[in-house]
Amino acid sequence: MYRILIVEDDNGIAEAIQVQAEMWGLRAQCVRNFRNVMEAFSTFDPHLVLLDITLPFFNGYHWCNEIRKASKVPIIFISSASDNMNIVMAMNMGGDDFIAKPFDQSVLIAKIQALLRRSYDFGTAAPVLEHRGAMLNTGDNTLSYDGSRIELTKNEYRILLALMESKGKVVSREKLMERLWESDSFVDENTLTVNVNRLRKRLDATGLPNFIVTKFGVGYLIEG
Amino acid sequence: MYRILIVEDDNGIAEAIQVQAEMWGLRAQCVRNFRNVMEAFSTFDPHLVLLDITLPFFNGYHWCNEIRKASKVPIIFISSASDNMNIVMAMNMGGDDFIAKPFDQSVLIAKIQALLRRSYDFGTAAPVLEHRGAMLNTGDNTLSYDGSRIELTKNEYRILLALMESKGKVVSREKLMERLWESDSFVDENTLTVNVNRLRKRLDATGLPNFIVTKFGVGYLIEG
DNA sequence: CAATTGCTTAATGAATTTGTTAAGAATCTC
DNA sequence: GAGATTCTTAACAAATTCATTAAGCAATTG
Repeated sequence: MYRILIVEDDNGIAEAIQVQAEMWGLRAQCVRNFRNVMEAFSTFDPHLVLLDITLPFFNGYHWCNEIRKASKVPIIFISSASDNMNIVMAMNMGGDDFIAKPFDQSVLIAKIQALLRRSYDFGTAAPVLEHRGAMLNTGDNTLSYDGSRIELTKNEYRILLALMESKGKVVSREKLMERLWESDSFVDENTLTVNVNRLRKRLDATGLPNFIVTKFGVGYLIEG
Repeated sequence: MYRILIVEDDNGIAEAIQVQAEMWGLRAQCVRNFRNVMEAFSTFDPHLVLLDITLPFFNGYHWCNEIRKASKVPIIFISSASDNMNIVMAMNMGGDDFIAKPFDQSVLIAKIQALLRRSYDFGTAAPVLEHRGAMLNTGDNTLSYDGSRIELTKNEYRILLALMESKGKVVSREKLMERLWESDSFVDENTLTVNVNRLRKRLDATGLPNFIVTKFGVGYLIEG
């Protein structure tokens, strides 16, 4: 279930958005402490941020900057300061979209859905996912290496895809679980381990030993 | 160089966009044959499509559908039919954004750039913190120094990260404790000391003696 | 419906990391 | 400089985390 962080000081608007978002199956949380938005960001770890520009203490641009230092999470600006200059600025600072106030709820939801789809369903369209000469074919769930084609099962593929998309970065087991299984179905922690194990065996057999590195207590990693 | 396909029957607008896009280093092509947009799509193979809604023969929604059968390419609708219903429909059909006509060129470019960034600009390298030639890689929890890579355990990494984030400032033991352990679990004061000690040993072995300075009665510090 | 394939679970065991303890330095205070 | 406080170090014990294996379940296919 996607988590949306709402950074909006007008309580009425914020809560209206929250209610609407939850009706569409999204989890939404409103920021209360506008001195420290990053704290809420870190603990809630949202998939998308709705960001007002005019806020107490610091404006939305400031928080956009702060967020972008740590994350490339999708950001939609929501503001009544919707002249062209503000829109351009918002985009250039790393924002993904800009919705002018007042706005229609259904438009907001549609834009949220579109951006979530683009960011998570489609993923980022990597030209090729390659590592150590092995190419992951996103079309047919196969891995090409040394002239041969290795068939991957669905889970194997998804694990490998997740790791290769974040090459050089540790992916926590938690994140992998989230990505492989819908959060409503409770699958054993160990299931992931076994699946990783199977994938590793296949990689070993292919001539790619130690392709996936374990970071004890942190997650898995394909070294960049 | 990114390729932009412009599907817009008003020649004036289409060419204005084309000129502007090319000024920003994008390759742009305008569709001429509105009976068969998919042909232009296939041959040009764009990274992004600008799509008007009111077109001769078939409308933009139709072409959006056709494109989505084959591709996840980013699509921005551009239309004067910009009531809420049209926007919502455009998003729900797989569009990524909607720009109302008439629009400002700079806004259009900014939105194109934002969407291209979101769609293709991945692999933003994890931040690296540096001190004395030692690089702390936040992607994989390692420390690079003098050509070698040093593996850090979770706690070692977290302590070092906390100190390097506040380089030049003393970090109290209290703050470190807060950061390393959830406040509900009561761990001995000394546990932190031991962990710092372990980290120090690793730094010493790496050729980085006295990397972490003790401020007696205050905390620890990496000298700025 | 039998056979195959892939997925999940459970159980065991190994590896690694972490916390604890306790004795000894270093530093500060009076 | 004596005593109290704070930190360091080393060895040990415990807990966590992951790997491996085997067995049962579910879905698919011929």
